[in-house]
Amino acid sequence: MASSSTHPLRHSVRDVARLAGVSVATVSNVMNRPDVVTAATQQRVQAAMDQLGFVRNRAAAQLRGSQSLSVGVVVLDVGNPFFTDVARGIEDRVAEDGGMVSICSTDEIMEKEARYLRMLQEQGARGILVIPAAAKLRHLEEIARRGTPIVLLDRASRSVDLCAAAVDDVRGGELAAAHLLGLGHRRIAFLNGPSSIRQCVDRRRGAARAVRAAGLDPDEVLVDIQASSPKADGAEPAIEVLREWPQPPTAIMCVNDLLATGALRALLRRGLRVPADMAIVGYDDIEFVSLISVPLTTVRQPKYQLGYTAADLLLSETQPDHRHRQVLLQPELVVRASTGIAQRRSASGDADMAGSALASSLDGVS
Amino acid sequence: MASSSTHPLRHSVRDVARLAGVSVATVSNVMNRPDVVTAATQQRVQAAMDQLGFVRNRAAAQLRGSQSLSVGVVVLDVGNPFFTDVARGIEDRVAEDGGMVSICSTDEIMEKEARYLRMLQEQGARGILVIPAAAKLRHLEEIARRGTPIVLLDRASRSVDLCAAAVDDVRGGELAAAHLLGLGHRRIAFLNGPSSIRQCVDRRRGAARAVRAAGLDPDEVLVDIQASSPKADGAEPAIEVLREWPQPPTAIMCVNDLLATGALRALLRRGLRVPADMAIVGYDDIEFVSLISVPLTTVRQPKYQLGYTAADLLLSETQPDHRHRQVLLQPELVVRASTGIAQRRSASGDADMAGSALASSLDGVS
DNA sequence: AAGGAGAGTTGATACGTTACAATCGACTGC
DNA sequence: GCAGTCGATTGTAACGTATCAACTCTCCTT
Repeated sequence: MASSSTHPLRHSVRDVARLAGVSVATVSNVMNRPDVVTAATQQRVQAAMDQLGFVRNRAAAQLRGSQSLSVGVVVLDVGNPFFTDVARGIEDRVAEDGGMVSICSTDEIMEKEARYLRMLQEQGARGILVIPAAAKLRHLEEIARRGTPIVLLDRASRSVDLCAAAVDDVRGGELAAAHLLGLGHRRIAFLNGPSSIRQCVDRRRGAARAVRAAGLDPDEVLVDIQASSPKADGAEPAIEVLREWPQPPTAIMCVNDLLATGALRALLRRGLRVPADMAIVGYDDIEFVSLISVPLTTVRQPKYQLGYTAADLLLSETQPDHRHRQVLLQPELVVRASTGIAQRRSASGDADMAGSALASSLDGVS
Repeated sequence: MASSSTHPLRHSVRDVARLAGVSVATVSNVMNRPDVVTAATQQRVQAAMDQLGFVRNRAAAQLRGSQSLSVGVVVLDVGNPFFTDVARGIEDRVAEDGGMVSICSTDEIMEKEARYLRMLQEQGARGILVIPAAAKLRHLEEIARRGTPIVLLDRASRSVDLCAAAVDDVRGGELAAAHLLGLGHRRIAFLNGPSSIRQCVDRRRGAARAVRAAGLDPDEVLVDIQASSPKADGAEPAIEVLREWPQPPTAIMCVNDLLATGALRALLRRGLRVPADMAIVGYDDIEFVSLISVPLTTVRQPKYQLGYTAADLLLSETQPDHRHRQVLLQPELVVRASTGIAQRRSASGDADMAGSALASSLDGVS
């Protein structure tokens, strides 16, 4: 009675039709257009399905013309907590439309990206959400032209005609810097990562913008220091460098939370108080920064919402009147202990005091 | 020239065949059995494919009998860092076989689980890795019988004939407790979560086993305290309870790291020193516990390996001589500052001193 | 009472691919 | 030179479903 050979116990619509005493067309109608079928036949067919344990073959359905259920998500690494939250947002939106999500970690390897993109196309995916590994986006446009909608994740682009959803990193940098400026800081170290990463560049740019908005000169207020790695221990050497400065900063703005954590540890180890001697701002609001000894002020990204919005854009691609859109989501400043409560400092007064505290403590350690 | 109506610019093997001047069978052979095709024709066909931008239709291929590319992963919540690492292990193993992973978060809602399981079956998934939401596993066995292999994740079960990969939580609890016992602790609080969760029960059981192995009585050494929630702030009330005890513990063993973090904070806030006055052991080794003020001793689970192994089991299901296996992976103790270095304590000497330190500090706070 | 409308149902076809059996040459061994 | 062999290629029949035009009834209209 079973039809397929690969799945020994799997029945087809034909089996159901025979058992219910109807045609296969009616069985199909029960599944796809129940409104045209009498309630009575509907029940009869449903009963037959249940009795046989019928599961419909999506491959066949899809071949005949309907859409696939799945949406591809091509990212750097699902293991990364940032993408994880984004992925969850995507999944929830896609589930609303009865779909599911295929996860693809590229590890920033072009061949893996290419391989996954191809598989998703072959599979007839409903669409692909992608954080591109490279700057080039031509191949993505090509894929979209070929019928598989593409939405850029966390990467807006004016040069490309695709939908995109991203978080405004310039704005995030601006928020963080404005906060520090508001607290009176006039000399701020910017602990940055590799300038090949867009986020690093944008956040730095935002900080400069905030400084200018305060009527100050970025070149005087912001001093750049480079992390040796984007992880926590990448901050250590950078902090060490501070001692060489004649006019040390009173605050450190870090391009991500891990670096901020490392900076915090490095400072505490040198006997400095945070935020009294040095304020710290992070970026990302990863879960635990509220739990560490000095809870971190940081910039929170609407990660879940980013995913949800991106998926929403993707699912709207099918609509006939669709026009590509680029959505920019806004980050949010989360103030915690590492920057202390607002207090005015004169540009050269308290700030210098804090500076000398650093200098002496660094001397003491070395 | 294009054949499909859904994808306007999509060509079929027929188009490729025509352009290359061969039959469709040859085109198919080039893709699936290149060894039977001349190098010359192979090139010609490949050129035609490239020129047309041909992408093969997996739905059709699958319908004709071949396997789907994707493996389903049905878990509680992809957002959870534990699953995230597991997922990555799965993805890597599946990718080795040229597949990809479909992610499904059930949020422990039975209907969502059922819906996803059905979709995966319909889609003809290569198999499903699942952390079951409920105790009942009959429906999973049924699915496996119907031809979609199932592997239980982080949940062994003797009553069910399925493959399974899990981490030995009993052993993990034993490791942690044995470590504390080895340091001389003779009164250990076990900060537990809801007993409806298998992990909580198993870890507690492992602790008891370690105590017995040391020739002691679990009822005297272990004292159970219940967290009000499985998150960090769930520890606070539990710590508060300690003050009421005539004979306070010298160590706290927590069922997960978040609770341990909360416990640490609660203790520090009361002026206690960790580990001098009270040792703490966590469980999970989530990323940041090495970064907090007192780095946490904890039990690390081989998460990635769990995923990798489970996927490996799944992919081996297809082999004709397959027999279901239940793999139990071993956790690992990671010793950090929160338990200090080994030091002998007499059962009633130093331990009591630590105990009284707690008692007085608790008096001072309240 | 004849005709028509409309609601349910159905037979047949196409979707794109695969793999089997069949075909076609060319070449080997005798 | 001929039967036999082997390698390369091809025609074709599925796979399970969705859709459309066609068909059958029933019931209403005139």
